[in-house]
Amino acid sequence: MPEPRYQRRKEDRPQEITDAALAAFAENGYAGTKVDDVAKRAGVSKGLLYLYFKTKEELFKAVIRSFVVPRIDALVAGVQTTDLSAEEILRGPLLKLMKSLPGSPVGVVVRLMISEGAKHPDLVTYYKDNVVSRGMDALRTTIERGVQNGEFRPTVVSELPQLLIMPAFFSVVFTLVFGPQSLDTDKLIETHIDIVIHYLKKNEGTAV
Amino acid sequence: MPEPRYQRRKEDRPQEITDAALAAFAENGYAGTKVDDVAKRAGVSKGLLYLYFKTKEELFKAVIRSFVVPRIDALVAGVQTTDLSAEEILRGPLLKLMKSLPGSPVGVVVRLMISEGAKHPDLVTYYKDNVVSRGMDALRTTIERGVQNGEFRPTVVSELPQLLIMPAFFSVVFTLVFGPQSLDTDKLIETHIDIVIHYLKKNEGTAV
Amino acid sequence: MPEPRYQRRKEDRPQEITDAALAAFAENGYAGTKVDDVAKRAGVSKGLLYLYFKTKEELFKAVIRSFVVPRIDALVAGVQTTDLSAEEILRGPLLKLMKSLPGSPVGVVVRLMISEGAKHPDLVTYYKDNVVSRGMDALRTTIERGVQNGEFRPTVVSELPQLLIMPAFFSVVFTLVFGPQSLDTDKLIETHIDIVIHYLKKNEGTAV
Amino acid sequence: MPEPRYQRRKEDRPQEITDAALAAFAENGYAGTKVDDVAKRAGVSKGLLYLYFKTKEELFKAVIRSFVVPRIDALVAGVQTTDLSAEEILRGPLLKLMKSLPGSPVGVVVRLMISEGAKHPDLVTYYKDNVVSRGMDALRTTIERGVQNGEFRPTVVSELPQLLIMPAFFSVVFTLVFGPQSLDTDKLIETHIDIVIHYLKKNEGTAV
DNA sequence: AATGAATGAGTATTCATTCAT
DNA sequence: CATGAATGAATACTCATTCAT
Repeated sequence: MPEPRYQRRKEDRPQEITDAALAAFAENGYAGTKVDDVAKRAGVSKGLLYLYFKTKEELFKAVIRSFVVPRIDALVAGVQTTDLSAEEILRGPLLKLMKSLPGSPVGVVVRLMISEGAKHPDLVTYYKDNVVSRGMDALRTTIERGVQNGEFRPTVVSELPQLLIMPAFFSVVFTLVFGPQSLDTDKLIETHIDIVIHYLKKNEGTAV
Repeated sequence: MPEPRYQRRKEDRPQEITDAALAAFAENGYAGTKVDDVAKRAGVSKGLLYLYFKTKEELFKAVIRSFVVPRIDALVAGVQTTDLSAEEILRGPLLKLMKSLPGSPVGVVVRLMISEGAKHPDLVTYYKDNVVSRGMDALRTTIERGVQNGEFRPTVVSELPQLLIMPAFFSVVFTLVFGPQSLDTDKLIETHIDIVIHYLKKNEGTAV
Repeated sequence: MPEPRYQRRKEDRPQEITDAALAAFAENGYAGTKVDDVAKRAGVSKGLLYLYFKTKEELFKAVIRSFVVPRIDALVAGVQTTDLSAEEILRGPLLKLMKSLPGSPVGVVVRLMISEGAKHPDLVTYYKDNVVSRGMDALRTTIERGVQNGEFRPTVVSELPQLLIMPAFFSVVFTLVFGPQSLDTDKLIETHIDIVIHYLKKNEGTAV
Repeated sequence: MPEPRYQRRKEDRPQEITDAALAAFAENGYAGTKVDDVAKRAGVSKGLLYLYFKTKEELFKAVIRSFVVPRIDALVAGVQTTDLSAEEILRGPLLKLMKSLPGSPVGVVVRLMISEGAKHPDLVTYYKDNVVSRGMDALRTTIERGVQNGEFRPTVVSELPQLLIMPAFFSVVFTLVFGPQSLDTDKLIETHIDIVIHYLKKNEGTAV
């Protein structure tokens, strides 16, 4: 009787299943994904999958949650603990983060939110509270810190932190729909950050 | 008075059906929309719908096409025939167009492209060729015209006309997902246009 | 206003339609044939077709009837009026008739009777009474005439005239299913007739 | 006592389903048979049926195959292993086999091949290769064996083994269409075999 | 815990038939 | 007579979910 090479540990199961589900959703969307297929990808029987997630919708929600929250946590923590100047944050870690989004699993989650959001209001609420709000807060905090220490002049941008991540969002979706070659996303994001910083710093040094 | 079971109105049928289909797709997405429901909304029998559109997919494509192309035509024509300055175009008609998008049927089409695009490559190609390319060309033309007559300095923006419409796109999707109250889309769009124009005109007059 | 080259005459319509129907049934069978298609082949609108034949089934029955009865009439008349000997009939007109069946419209009708008969008992009865019975009678008459004038010895064949046309029937169906090249139908039919005549004439000339 | 909603019996399922399908096809033909009905007859849900047979057509083909091949195998084996004389084979096992066909499931299969063959060319090919060819070979072998050991004289029948089974085929179809009472199939088949054997043995003992 | 056989409600599509014109 | 737009019942097939083992 051959014993399994690696005894699967129960604790990893949910994670393995949501990973498989994300991959499946990425390829076929929510409606287009069969629970059977997710189970097969996860190397698990359908019955077991239903032991962990009571419905397909529940699985969907778990996927959404498990993929975005950690990233947002990292972003918020990073902004709070850094000793970089505001501009350095924007041109450094934020720029890097934004460039990494197109083509990443985040893109998949974004697409799912767009296409399925209307049917899952509680998920939208969750996403708004735990992702969008916290992300926007982190951005707003950064900008206001810049204003307070004289890097930036006061502008309406403080109230519209969306302005900063727009190109990342745009790139994510554009890449998703039209393919990776269809847009130079790095350049778009860099240029946009540059433009906004110019605006935030305007008249700097215009003397007199 | 029983309503007539048969009513002839051949000419308008396709339009009536695509209108109904857009509404249905808006509410439920592609997969979530039943052909039966579209027919009912259009006040037409399922059989007749199939007389005009051979499959649900065909109907879907017709919807996408019939709603976007006219708007792009108008945009392109507007840019070509106007005698406004480049900045006036950006702050006038373009701004107005962009503000009108969130909440309009275009939003629905955008969502459909995002969620269903992967499954309909020919539709993506069609959209890229007939909507994105032509729209981007119109924007690029406008910016370059501004550069040529001295309004704007030469910048990388000429190569990235996407920079201009990003906030409209962002607003459309944000509104779609999080609802109309979740973002001041007008302000976002205005501010962004303002920021970009500042960038395009930067050193104007700094001289001496 | 160009006038139609040939004014279609009303009287021919039913015939034109059953012709078209036979062709359609031949290609697709009964269930596989669309009324629309029959109408198109006949160069007639669907509505008009329904003016002549109240249902698809009615059309089907008309087709069956219109194609077999004339041939049977000819066969019966031929047998009754001929002055050939019995053997001459078998080796002459009957052989010729049988050879002509495979590949002819009769084959189509036979297939339709086989596949659809169970669902149309009245048609089966009609066919039995008007085709099979009369055909068998003609054959029996021929054989018995041969017996009476000493050409043949009395055998059970008189009671089983089916024995004579079996190879034609077999050839019709075989050709229908396996294609025209799959069997030398002429040889099969000739040989069979030869065998039967040998049997009918057996001890002829065995002296004593 | 409510019956169990779930019953496991994996091994027999395909057989149970093809049996039910044969019965359904026998009654209503291919097009006239609803998959739902087959499932109900088999005491199985539609979904399970589709687990075993991907489409209705596939089920149809499985039915055809599973019912004819075993019989042909038996025929071929019988001919090869027997120590009967050729005539004894014809008058014994072959006669018996042929008499058993009218009214048996084989009749159903024959009808299905006739009515549906045109739409399933691969099935026709399969049938030709696995049923017709092998059956004809067995018959030819028998006749030639008879010729070789002096029972029969050499005739064209060796090349037309179809001559032998014709009456069985005819009886099958006739019974199918016109009902069991319409023809004395046993007598037809016996007489025909008799006639052919007479032909094969002619002149035997005609001495001089 | 784990499996996968079994279920059946749900849906796109077809096509005979009707009837306003 | 003639047309073909319009109807809707009928049906193959899918897939989330359940449960005997």
